[in-house]
Amino acid sequence: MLNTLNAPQREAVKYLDGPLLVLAGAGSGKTRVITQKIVHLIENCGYAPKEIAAITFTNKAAREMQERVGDLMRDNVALKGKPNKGLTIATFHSLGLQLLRQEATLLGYKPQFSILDSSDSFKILADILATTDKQLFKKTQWQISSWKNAFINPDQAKAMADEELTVAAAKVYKIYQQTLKAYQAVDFDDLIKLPVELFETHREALEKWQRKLKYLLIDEYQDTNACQYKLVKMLTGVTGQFTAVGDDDQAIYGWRGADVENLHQLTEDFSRLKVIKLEQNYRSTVRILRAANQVISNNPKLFDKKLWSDLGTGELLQVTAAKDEDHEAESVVMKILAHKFENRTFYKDYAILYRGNHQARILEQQLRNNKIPYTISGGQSFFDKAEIKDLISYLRLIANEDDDPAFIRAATTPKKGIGSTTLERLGEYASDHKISLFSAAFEGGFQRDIGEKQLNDLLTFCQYINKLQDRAARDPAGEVLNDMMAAIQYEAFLYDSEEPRTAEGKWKNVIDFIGWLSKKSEGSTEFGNESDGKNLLELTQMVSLMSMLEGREDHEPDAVKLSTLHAAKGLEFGHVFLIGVEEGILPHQVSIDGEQIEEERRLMYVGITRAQKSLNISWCKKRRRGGENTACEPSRFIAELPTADVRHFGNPFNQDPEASKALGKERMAQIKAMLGK
DNA sequence: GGAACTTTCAATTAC
DNA sequence: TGAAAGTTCC
Repeated sequence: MLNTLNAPQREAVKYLDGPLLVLAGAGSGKTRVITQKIVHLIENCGYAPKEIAAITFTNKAAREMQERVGDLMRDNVALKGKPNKGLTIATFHSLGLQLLRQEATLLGYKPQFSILDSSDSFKILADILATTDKQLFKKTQWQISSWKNAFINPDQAKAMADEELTVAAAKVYKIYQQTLKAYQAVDFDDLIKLPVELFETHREALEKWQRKLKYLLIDEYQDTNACQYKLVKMLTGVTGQFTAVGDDDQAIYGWRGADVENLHQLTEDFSRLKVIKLEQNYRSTVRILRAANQVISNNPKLFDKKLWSDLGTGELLQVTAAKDEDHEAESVVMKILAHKFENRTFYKDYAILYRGNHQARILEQQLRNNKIPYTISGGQSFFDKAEIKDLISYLRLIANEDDDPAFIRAATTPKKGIGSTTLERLGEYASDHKISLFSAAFEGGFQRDIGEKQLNDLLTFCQYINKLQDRAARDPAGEVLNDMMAAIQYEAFLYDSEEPRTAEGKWKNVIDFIGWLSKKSEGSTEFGNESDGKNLLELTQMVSLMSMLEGREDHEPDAVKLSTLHAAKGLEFGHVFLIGVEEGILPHQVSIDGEQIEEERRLMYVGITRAQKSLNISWCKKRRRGGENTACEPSRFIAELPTADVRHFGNPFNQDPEASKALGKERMAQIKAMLGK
């Protein structure tokens, strides 16, 4: 098995004498190192699968790793038939969840606590702040999140706050935490922060987990924030048995608290730290790699490393100046069609990458017009859909009836005679007596205050939830959920409030979701499936952490990939189109103003290094902005590309706009004619 | 006057 | 996609 690795990769897999940092450049096979190391630990080093945890940042990465470990173990004669049951391959957030679920009582939570998404916490903040200033909520939410990521509690925040806005935010932070506790709920950041808090205050819990997890592997280490680093440090304890894999040049999450310095910090905190560099790239052509290296060389270096490739020189990079964004989208789509036609490739060999989600819209249109299949990643697609959130609110309420945000949503969707007045009274009583909405409904003090019909409807709802709770503990998830959807007449509700076509689509989502949930709850006999046979309550918590439901499909469809640069990290494509490479977009204006060009440059680097065979970069000469057309400048990163490896199209310097326009038209006509044949 | 609807316009990045 | 502005109807 180890023979399929190159020398440094093999060294990284075999090294077990202490803490190890693997500096893995883009496309250098870091996932291979992690997966092979897991198998090596089990096969040759006497580790039991349940003593090993691999931590990633996205569900997608976790899933992929799981599959690859499963494949490796299946192929391995010595391990044949030995299931990797108990092996933890999870995101930071789901590991935190797992931990918290088991130790919740130590922190004063019940194990069925709820997980709030950012819109729930947004609403809570709106209540606390009692203004309508949206900007203020957003700022406060961001501030609280950064405090949590830096492991700063409300009192410390208060002590540190020096300006008016932060002082106010610190106060809100405290109330916010109390509210969450009352709801028996945690937010995303708490999933990391609370375990650290737990370990600081409960030594025995820490020791228990240190004994349980004997070897840790951490992926994308450059993306860890202070809190996550603390968690890793605590779990690995004094033995320092871990492998961290990262690349400082691909650190693109500084804005959510990630700190590249954590890479450097490792060398300080673990004096015995061994560092191995993976510098051979197995993905891109020499030209693409040279461009990537050249661009990133404009950033100060944390660790010196130079990627190289022996995959051949490859084609010139293309830089295209488009007239405007419509023209850009059209030209990208035409190029894909022509290229696919000429090279007999698949749609899935192409990716279009951009800085902001909104940039996808115009491309979607263009792709649809040309009947090209596409998939979009990035954004929070499936679980943010209203119909799914409706369903989840019921699930959350079944698991935890004190979850007030879920209560409000479930009680009012679909409408069941519980109106705003009833909820207001209920809310008043609940906050006066410091109990949840659900419990308040059963209190005599509240009941006396409200009309007979209103009370009746409210109690019918609450009792129905109680009934569901009973059934959830006994019956198969799919059955319970299907009965529930029938009982609340959700399908009819959709058709009442939507166009038939949208309603149909939404109902299908609901059916898909229930089907997926019940499959998960039954569990499968598949190798190393993290979600084997979970009950409905456990599933509910797990679901809150997922961002996408894709990947349940075994085969990726043959479709062009649209993705933000952030969401594209870790992926690779034969042919990449990088669009909107303009000053103000990449680098983004906010980053220019905040003088955070380096992270934007790394984003550019990530984009370039996604490409295997060809790379097309485009920018628009003008762009609609604020109703008016504004002139745009090509990104400074374009100037940083090695001139010998780049060919320019579209007369970027506007010397003769008419001529370039004619040329563009001619080329477009050629492509269209060719496709017509 | 205001609720309910349609249209327009702008847009960081995400677990 | 989602919020703000504009439009219609009671």
